Amino acid sequence: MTTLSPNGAAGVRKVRRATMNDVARLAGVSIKTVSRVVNDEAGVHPATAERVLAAIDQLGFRRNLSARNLRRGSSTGTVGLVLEDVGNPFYSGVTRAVEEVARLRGRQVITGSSDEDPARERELSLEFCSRRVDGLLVVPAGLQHGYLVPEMRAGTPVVFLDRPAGDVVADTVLVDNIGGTAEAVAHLASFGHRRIAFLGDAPDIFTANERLRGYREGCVRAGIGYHESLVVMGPHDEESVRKALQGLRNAADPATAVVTGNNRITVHAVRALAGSAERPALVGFDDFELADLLSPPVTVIAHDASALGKAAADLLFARLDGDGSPPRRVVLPVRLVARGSGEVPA
Amino acid sequence: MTTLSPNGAAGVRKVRRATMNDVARLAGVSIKTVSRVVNDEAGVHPATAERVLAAIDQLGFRRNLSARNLRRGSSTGTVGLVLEDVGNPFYSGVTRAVEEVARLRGRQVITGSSDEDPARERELSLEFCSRRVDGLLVVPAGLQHGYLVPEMRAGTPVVFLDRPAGDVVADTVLVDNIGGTAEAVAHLASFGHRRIAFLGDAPDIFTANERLRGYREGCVRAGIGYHESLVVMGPHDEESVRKALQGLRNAADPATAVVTGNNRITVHAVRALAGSAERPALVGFDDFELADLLSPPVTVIAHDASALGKAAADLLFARLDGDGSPPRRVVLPVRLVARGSGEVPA
DNA sequence: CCTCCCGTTGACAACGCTGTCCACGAACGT
DNA sequence: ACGTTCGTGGACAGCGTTGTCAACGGGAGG
Repeated sequence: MTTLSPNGAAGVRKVRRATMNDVARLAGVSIKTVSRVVNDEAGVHPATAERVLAAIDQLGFRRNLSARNLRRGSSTGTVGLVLEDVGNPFYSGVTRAVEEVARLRGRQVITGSSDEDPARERELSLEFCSRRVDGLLVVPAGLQHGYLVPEMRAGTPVVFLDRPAGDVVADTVLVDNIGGTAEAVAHLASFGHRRIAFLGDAPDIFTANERLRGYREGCVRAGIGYHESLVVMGPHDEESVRKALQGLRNAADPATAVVTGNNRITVHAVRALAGSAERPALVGFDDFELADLLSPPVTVIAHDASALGKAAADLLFARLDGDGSPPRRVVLPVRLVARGSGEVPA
Repeated sequence: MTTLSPNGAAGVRKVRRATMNDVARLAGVSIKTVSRVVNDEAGVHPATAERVLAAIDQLGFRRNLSARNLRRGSSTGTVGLVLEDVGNPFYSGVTRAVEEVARLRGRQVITGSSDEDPARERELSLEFCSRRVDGLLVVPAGLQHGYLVPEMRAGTPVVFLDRPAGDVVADTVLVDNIGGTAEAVAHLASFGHRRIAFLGDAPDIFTANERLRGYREGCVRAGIGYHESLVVMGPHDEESVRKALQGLRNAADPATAVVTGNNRITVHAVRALAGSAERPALVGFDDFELADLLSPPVTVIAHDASALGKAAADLLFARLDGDGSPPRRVVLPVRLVARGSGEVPA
């Protein structure tokens, strides 16, 4: 059991970190030989290597990657991931998948949450570039990404995920927002619903807007028409979702079904509707844990956070491996998982 | 709309990143002056600064933080966070909280998931140290942390969270595992339950073991005694949890109530019990989203992932600010949130 | 008119590491 | 005996940045 002063200062004095020089001196060899040992280079006598390793151990030496990367000029072994909020299960799934791919490629992941703030997204991205990440994965919060052009030109590949970049043509991985929402509407319409509402996030968010388009297309295709009055965009906390639902249900010609635009809104809606009789049918975009165990179980448009993260990371690493083909746009499929809440009597 | 070859190579040739030298040459000043401008140092003529900024913009210069950190020898502006799995909502909550504190202190967070593998935990931690993170937050996967002693001695503060370190005395932030589980048992006993089972994670995981101890204490204190046959440790996937529950319910003297040891197990248990008649009462350790909307709503021992992350990060930054007091062990309180599943008829 | 000082700028070294190139001694072939 | 090769080790430069210190020019003060 080892005890030492908690901020690392052993006893009184702050110990300077050992460098290769210190190791070399202790082992009685040159610094280059230490470097050879540390990097498993050939051409070091076993006995010498032994002495060096002992010195390394004794001094607690650990090579400084900043210096190494600077000198070698190559990879820093990191990729940056800018997303909206790691706390959101959807994005934490993405993070995990990216981490996994990065691990296989021997890279570390640096993450940052933009909180849907374009300035913060920019700040994080550029900070990561200053750290010379090998590549950047960005869930755009804003619509302008020209600031990334110098970085991309300088050789930092960038892949946008979940949403496209505003004013840059670059690799992008999306999910089929339009198709998914349209399918949700079709599903509800097939059970006879004709007053189907849409409850989406702020319309300046790409996915929210796309899903609204999908909703609209779905309505038109189902022959039930598109009614402005059945759309509410923007609510994102429990209270506002509750109010929006109230409005939709108390209207003269009330909605009999609701499509919600993302996992947060769906959960808030489920909570708002809990316990009330005569609940409208519900289909939510994004799957979420326990959706199958609620009563009624919630029908959703499911798509895989892991798949999104993996696809984006794979694309990024392909670029790092030298893939110079034109920018790609990957659209991942979604699938409707019918669980019951989308069929409630019309 | 800007288009360029996706891996950054504009056109044909790979462009070298601009350095301060390039900027200096273009602006017709010395490199030191560029450094002054970039660092907002006083004593640069406005007109000169203007020229420099224009050059920076034209070249898309972004200073190399590796070089900066190397030269300054001080902070790299990063903290490392090693946890079990960012994909687990509990840990993603922790991550978010740490990120938040770090943001306020102008630091970036590097994360890595150990997957409960001690070797991976060690690998990640040391990798982070090589990157010269300013501090390290670790959710221990293993029991041996001597490998961190040189790092701590070299001045890298380390804070363990959720679980204590094995063989190092260091700052630690825990939740009240024992008290919480004991309270769960007391709660169940107060409704008349006398055959209360415990379903926990692998016993070599600290929290699992602590919670088992709490369960035992709770049983003894409630006067219902501790029965080995009512304890199952280890199941962590849906199938094994289902089997364990079956065993407990089909026994000669079946369990009428179950305490589950963490959020994953609780969710698996809820799923396993869904739809079956004569469900045992249930109290789960860890709160989870939608627990209140299940039927019956699930009673839990709640503790805040954010609070845990924040407390640990606060402690770490205090150390970074020079706090040299003896290692602290913080135990965060838990609270029983009664929702109904803990009262089902005995 | 000369000195002094201040505002502005630059030359230079060094952070810790690795790539290049060379030196040394031993073992080999002729 | 000699040159040659191989195995081993070291000297040195330089990655991009910043801290130190000094130089330069012009205005104020004597």
